[in-house]
This record gives sequence, structure tokens and C-alpha cells, in this order.
Amino acid sequence: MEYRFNEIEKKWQDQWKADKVYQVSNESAKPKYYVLDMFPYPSGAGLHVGHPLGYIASDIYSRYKRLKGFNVLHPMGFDSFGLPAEQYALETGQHPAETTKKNIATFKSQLDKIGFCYDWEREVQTSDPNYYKWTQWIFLQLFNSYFCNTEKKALPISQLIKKYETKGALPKTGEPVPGKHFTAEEWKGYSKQQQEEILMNRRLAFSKYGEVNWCEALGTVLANDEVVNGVSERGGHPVEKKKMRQWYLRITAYADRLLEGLETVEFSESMKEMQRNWIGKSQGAEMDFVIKDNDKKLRVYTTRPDTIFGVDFMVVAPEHELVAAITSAEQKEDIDKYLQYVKSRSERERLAEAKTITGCFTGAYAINPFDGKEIPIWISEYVLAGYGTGAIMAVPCGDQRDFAFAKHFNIPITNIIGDYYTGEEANATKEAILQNSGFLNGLLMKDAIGVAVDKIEALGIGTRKVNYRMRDAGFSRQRYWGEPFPIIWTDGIAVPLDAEELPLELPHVDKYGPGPEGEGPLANITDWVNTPAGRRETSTMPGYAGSSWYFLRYMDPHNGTTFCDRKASDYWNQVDLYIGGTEHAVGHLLYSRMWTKVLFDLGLIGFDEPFRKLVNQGMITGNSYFVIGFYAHDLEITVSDLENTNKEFYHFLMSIDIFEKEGSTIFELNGKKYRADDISEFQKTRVRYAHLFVDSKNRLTRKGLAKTFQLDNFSVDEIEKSINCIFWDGKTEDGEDFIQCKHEVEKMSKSKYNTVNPDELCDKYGADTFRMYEMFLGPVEASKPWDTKGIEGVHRFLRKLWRLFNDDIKGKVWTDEKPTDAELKILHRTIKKIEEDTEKFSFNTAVSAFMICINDLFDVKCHKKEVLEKILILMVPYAPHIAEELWHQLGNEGSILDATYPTFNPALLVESTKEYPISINGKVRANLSLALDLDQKQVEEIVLQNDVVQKWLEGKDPKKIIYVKNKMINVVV
RNA sequence: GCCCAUGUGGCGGAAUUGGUAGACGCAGCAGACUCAAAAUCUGCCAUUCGCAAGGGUGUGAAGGUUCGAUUCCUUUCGUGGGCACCA
Repeated sequence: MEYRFNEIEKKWQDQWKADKVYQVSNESAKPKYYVLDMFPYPSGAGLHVGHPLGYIASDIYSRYKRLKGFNVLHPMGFDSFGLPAEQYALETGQHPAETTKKNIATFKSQLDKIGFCYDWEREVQTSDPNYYKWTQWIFLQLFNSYFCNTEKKALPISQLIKKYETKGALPKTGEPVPGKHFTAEEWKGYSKQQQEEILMNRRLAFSKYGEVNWCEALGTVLANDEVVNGVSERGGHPVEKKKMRQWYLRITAYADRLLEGLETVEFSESMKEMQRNWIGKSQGAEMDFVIKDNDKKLRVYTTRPDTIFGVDFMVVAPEHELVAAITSAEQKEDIDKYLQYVKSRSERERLAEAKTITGCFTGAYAINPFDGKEIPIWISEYVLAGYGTGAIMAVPCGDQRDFAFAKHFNIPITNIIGDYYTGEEANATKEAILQNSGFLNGLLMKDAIGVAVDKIEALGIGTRKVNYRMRDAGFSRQRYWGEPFPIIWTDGIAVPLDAEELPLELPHVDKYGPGPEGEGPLANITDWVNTPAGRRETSTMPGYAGSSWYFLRYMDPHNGTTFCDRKASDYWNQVDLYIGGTEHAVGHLLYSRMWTKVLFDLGLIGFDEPFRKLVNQGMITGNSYFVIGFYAHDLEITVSDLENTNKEFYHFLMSIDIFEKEGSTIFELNGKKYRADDISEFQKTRVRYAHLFVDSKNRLTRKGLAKTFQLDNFSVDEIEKSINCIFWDGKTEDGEDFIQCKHEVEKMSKSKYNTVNPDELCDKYGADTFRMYEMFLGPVEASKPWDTKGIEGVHRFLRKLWRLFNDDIKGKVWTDEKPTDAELKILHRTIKKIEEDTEKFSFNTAVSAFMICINDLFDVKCHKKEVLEKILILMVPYAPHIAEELWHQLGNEGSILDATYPTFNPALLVESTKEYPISINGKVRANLSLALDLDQKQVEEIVLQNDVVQKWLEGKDPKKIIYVKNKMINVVV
């Protein structure tokens, strides 16, 4: 009987489905374990081999934990709101719900083929009204909460209102609105609108005016991704900043707790570092500078108050409110010109061109409070209005940007750090002893920071201040395919819907184009927008809304009365293992951490970090093969159908080498001569699906070319005859023409023609082979290139395993004989290794341990059930189908998925002797088998008698003999 | 520029707390079986000198610590990722 993986896998997948073996209960005597994958966006392209890497890893771990006696939750769902479906709808008119449904069906069938142990009854889809009802509900919780600065947690906004009514918001109550103080009486005197405006400043989900990328020509708001070099990606139209009312999440309120929480979770150090950088906490001081001949003061933020005596100039953001007030009459013209220039520059440009130094002197001077020095005040685009106070004190000897600015505008530089400053570049050291620094002279800079701030505070000219780089998270999108906001605007007040009115379902639209004035498509549906109570919010929530809490919904997916029953979330608690890519390092992971903290603060769940352990899977890269192909613009392609079958047909096709050699010289085509310079559109082009058709020497042959361009109806000869454009590099050993391709390793993506479809591999080799091969490629965390060829090796291994049970001719070969010690040793060595490797997610070495085990069993011709069935259990997480099949062939009843994990018996691995490497001066020269219970002296005697050792000693006495028990022996001469 | 990874045969990758570098697999070569092919099996497979026995070199590079370094330290180069006029 041979290994018919297709039949076997189909059989067991059907059986498992019928028996609902993956159904998970919220009630169990077993300890719980929650394994989560980052759920996919169901794109139209389907899965490629890069996707399942993390899914296989989590599946292995889930199955392992189940065998180890845990009640394992391992769900899967779809992040099904998003821009691509909407764009597709815009192009084809198909409703996003329809395409999404279709895509999800494809994804599910692909996933099922690989044999994952998902409990599909717990599936969630973020675009399902039964799901987004609760996304909207949680939004309302955010809207109706504020961050209490004394308790450092979210509280219901009603409590804040009560405080304002009884105590007002005076500086000492601890709950002021930024820059606003009022008494209880004043509060009561405010209009409803005024009160709501104040409350909006404290809500965790709030609305304010913010800037969006507005493209006049397209009449729509664009995402940052859709703007390239200041113009729209599609069409290349100009994009400008436009102020619009936007929703935000006050994630900045949680900055400190998000930082602290990192200490309690197992994320990789680099992941934590990325989040820390994003939050960007910096400690410093804000201080006020008196401006000469002006009653205004200039407030700056600095992290280095110790350098106060090195301040040679001030730089203020061009948008700073003081600019107009301090500019002198003489400088006014220049400043206006500069402001005009800055206005013309998008933020993107300002950020992109860091090298060019621009700026303008205002004519005003600030006074250094410590030495009375007059400091010129400049404006420059390198200082951003949005960070700190929008003004800095420039210390050119200590900051490279300040240094470059000073050099460019010939501003004299004060050196306060002695030899640390070379005059060639700034030095941001904190180790220097301060000079030219008044009361700070002689202090180490590190120590001077505190001294300086103390003095600044004592003089009442400034305070300690913590700043964050992180901004509040923009939460509106001017799009259709997202959760509608449960908000109605009434007389300028945002009024939330009642919970009973949820879900607020997405209305049907006929057109997916933008609404007027930059609003989203929903603004076009006047019936829906205008309600008796007021006008509905027309923007929708961003993609990360639904994904910020989906891990909770899996715990209680069908609950119609709450987002997740407290009993369920108390039982499953944190996600024990979360597997996904690094691309979500700062987006999704920070948002879901924040939502979890809010829900925790409000008493809705019992934990405030969602993910206990995070494993980042690496990227699987693909090989993209390149040739040069280009059009000659005045030529028609003579085989008209070619245009229809393939838009990427070229008049000239050649290897990159030939193109580079020929350069701009002349190409002849149909008797007409072309120079490369004349050719309108030429590009290095990827060869389609070339990883399938390029030979082992990266050559694209005539046959491969035909397949590559999928020209079923046209032979390459025909194309060549009609357009005469292929520059062959030579002939293969078989006499076939070929073009030599160059290749690059790139991220797998459909647009790069370098994807490999898991379905095809599952059909050809089986899911078990595919699963094990993906793991065998290398460590899960590492990114690695895909190479389909290697899969044969894993497939051979599984066939070999099969042949331990079944012979192709003889049939059943397994026996009930008692295993020998040697055979038990192989088994227990494997148990130990597989368990250790699985625990530490070292799946690649686990697969190789299986191979070694099977090779060893073959060598000793072990076909004994007692050994084999234990190995099958070990293999369940990795290759569940073949394990189940062989388990039943051995005569076992019931599913192997519920078997008990074998226990490792150390006694079987105890050795009495060890093959020691003997090295002379650190180089291994011989091997010697010695009993383990020998002492140093006995070992020395035996070693010195050894012929090889004698030879290397050359009659001399050894200086020292190092004997490390169970490791090695080293003779030092 | 800063931060974090990472660098080992033709390729993917192994290698406990410093203890026989290259496990396992791919590709390649040679052979067995076969009419043939597939499948399977056996052997070789870092590099260099040598018929061989055996020796030299070798984990990006250069130093260091050590009886002993892929592993620890210093310097340096390359690659990948993240952040960035953030004061």
C-alpha cells in the first residue's frame, strides 16, 4: 500500500469536520490556553506560501498544547473591512460585501486544505453587522469616557460632569481642560454647546479639526499611502492639506501605561523598542525667555537644559503664533517671503528634504536669563509647530542640526564642552565637563541637567516637562467600507446613538465615489444622512477599529447582549500566544493594547494587556526574475490578439546584460532603426511566474517564455516572426534558445509575479508535507527565501515514515514485538528533542529531529507498534493527517488528536561511556571512548598512553591536561 | 544620523552555560536495482596540499580574553528592518 496523501487528507478532514473535533468549550476542567493568529485581510489574490507560515506555527503549538492536556482556543477570522474592496467596487460596481464574501470563501478553502485546527464556529468577520455592532458599542464607551489624571485611568464622562457641576475645573481639582479653568457656577452658566466642547476635550474618542490629504482633482481625501511626492498616486494630481472635522482616539493619555505595560509582556526586545520609539517619551524642561523690547515671552522645550549657556540662537516654527508679533520692521519683508515659501511646501517635502537648510531671522532677540546674552530668534521649517512648544533653543556645539544651521547662516558658535567640540561637527555628549557655563561650570553634563532644571524652577521661569512623540490616533476615514459612526450631529453637538439602536448598519449605496467637500460616500445618501434628530456622521472607522478587540469576540462570538461575556473573558483571559508579522508593530498592537486598557479601566474585562507573548514570524521572500522589455511607441503589435491576452507584451525582449552592453545603440526592427533613447517606455520587467519556468541556471528558454506569457494559442515562433524582437543570449545544452535572467529576492506579492500558491503544493505533495516543509525552511522568526525544490526532501521523509508501517508490495509490516533498548533510546531521544524544540518554537530543528529518528529506525529495521505509535503522537502537531491514518492502521480506536503526549524517560538515555574528543593544544587529534565515572587522574593516564597523543607530544611532558566530564579532553603541551 | 536584528559550504540552515563547526534537507557527483523510467537503496560532497596516511586553512574582516571562541569583549565592513528635522 502506498502513501496516498490526497485520499488520506480528504478522508480525515471530512471525518474531523463531521465529528466537530475542533469545537472548543468555554467550560472545561483543563487549564486554558489561547493561541491567536493575526487574522488576514481577505484580498482577492488569495493566500500565497508566505501567509501560512505563522498559521502553521500556531497550529503546531495549539495541537501540542492540546495533547499536553490544555483546553486550547485557536480561532480564525477575517479583517474584512478595508480599502481594496472599496476600490474594486469603485472600478467594477460590485458591492464590497459581495467580493468580500467571495474572497473569504477562497481563503477558508485554502486554509482548510492545510488542515488547521480552527473552531470555525467561532469565526469573526469585522464587516459583519453582528460583529461591528460591538465595535460601535466600544466606540461609544470610548466616547463616553475620559482619562482621569489623578487615578490614571479611564472613567465614565458622567463622573467628570458631576465634578464640573460640583467643583468646577480649577487648577487644583486635577481635572482641568487644557488651558481652561472655571468654577462650578461658571460651568452651569455655559451653554450646552460650550459644555460639550469642553467635554470633547476630555473624551477618549473625540472629534476636532485635523488635517487630511485633500486631492481637489479626485474630489477625495487620500491616505498617506496614496500620496507620493506630494501628488496622488493615481493620476498624479496635486494634494494639499485640508482642515476637516475628524475623530481621534486619545491614545496619548495612555502613553505611560503603554510603556509600563511592555514590561509585563513577552515581546521581542526589538518589538518593544519599536513601540517605545513610537511613543517617544522624552524628559526635559519648558522654559520662558524674555524677548528684548517686547512684553511677549518665548517658551521653548528642551531635553538638555544643561546646555543653556551654549544657546546661540532660537528657532521658532514658521507657524508659531509669536512670529508676527516679534518680527522687526526691517525683517518683515524677508519673513513674509519665507512664510510664503513654507506655505508652498507640503509637510512631506519639509520632511523629505532634510539636507537643505532654510530659515530667516526675525530681527528679535531673546534674553538668556542667566547671563543676559541677547539671542537672535530665527524661524525655520526644521522646527515643527506640533511638537513641544514649536520653538527650540539652538545649541550648535551640541546638536548637529543646530550646528549646520549656524554654519549656514554664519552664526557664531559658543563652545561649552571644551575638547569634545572640534569645530567640525556638533557633539551631543553628556560626558563633558561644562565650560563657559556660569553656575554650571565644572559640572558633568549628565549631572548638570538636574541642577539646571532646579534653578529654572526656583526662578519660576520654567518647569520639568515630559513630552511624547506619539500623537492621538486619527479615527475617521472618508470611505464607505468601514464601520459607520453611531453619532448624529445636532446643533453642532455630537450625540451618540443609544446602545439599543446598534448596529448602525452600512446603508446601501449605488456609487462608491466620494461625497461633497471631501466627505465620504455616505454623505451622498441624503435619506440616510438626514434624520429628524440631525445629521449623521458620514465618515467611517479605520481598519484598525475592528482588529483592536477581535481577540475578545472569539471568546464569546455569538453573544447578542454584550461584546463578550465577562465570564468568558475571565476564563480565556489574555492571549497566551500571539503570532503575526512585524508590520503591525506600532499600529495594530498599540491600538489593541490601548482598547484593552480602556475596557479594563471600565471594568468590562479583567486584564489590561491583551497579549502575553508575541512571536513575530519572518517574511517569506520570493525570487523575481528580470529581463528587459520595452515598447517602440510607433509600432502596432501585429498579432492583434496578443494585446488582449497579455498587456505586458513588448517589442523588444532581451537580457539585462545585452541591454547594458548595447546601451543606447540602435535596435533594428522590421527594417526600421531605433535607438534606446527613442523608445518611449522601457523598463526592467519581471518575468511572469518565472520561478515556475526559469531553469536551474536562471535561463528563460523558448518553451519557458511561451508558458510565462501564457500564450497558449501562439508559439514563440509566431511572435518572433511577426515582431522579430527577441534577443536570445545563446543556446542551452539541448540546443534551445534562452534569455539569461537576473533575479532579485523580494517580498512575495502578486504584483511581482513571484508568488507560490499553497494549494498547488498541497495537491502535489499533501498538506502534511507542505506544513512540515514550511517549518523546515528555517526559524519562524527569520525571513527566508522560498525554494519549492526542497519540498521533495520532506515528502520523501513522510513516505519513509509510511514505509515503516506499510510496504508497497508486502503490505502491513508493523509488528507487536517488544522494542529493544536501542530502539527505546531512539524513541526517547526523539521525545525529548521534539518537546524541547516545540516549546521554544524551534520547529525547523524539530522536523530534522523527526527525520533523524525515522532514519535511525530504518537503520535498525524497527517496525514495532510500541515505538511507532508514540512517534505518531509526537507528529500530530506537525503532520496530523498521516498521524491519524497510521494511528488507525495500528488498530487504535478514537482520534489521535486526543491521545496523551508521551513522557520522556531519562533513564533510557543514560550512558556509561562517552566518545571523547582528545585535542592537543585545542585541536582535535583523536577520539577515545572512556567510562563516565573516571576521575581526572585515571583519564590522564589513559590519555597519555594513547599513540596519537604520544606522537603529538614528541617526547615532551604535557603542561596540563584539561578534562571536562562528558565534554572533551584537552592536552596542553 | 539613531535604534534593533543579522553575517556559517553551491543553497536553506544546525551547533546546550565557550568544549569534535557544517546536524537535517536541497542541489550535485558516482554506483546498485530496472529492458527503461520512476521510486528506492549505497557511497562521496567546506577549501587546499597529498596516491594515501596525514597535514594546512576555514563561521564577513582585524585584534583581544581563554587550555579551547561560530559563541564573550573591542574595532570595523556588509545586509535587512524600524525611527527620524522630535529639540
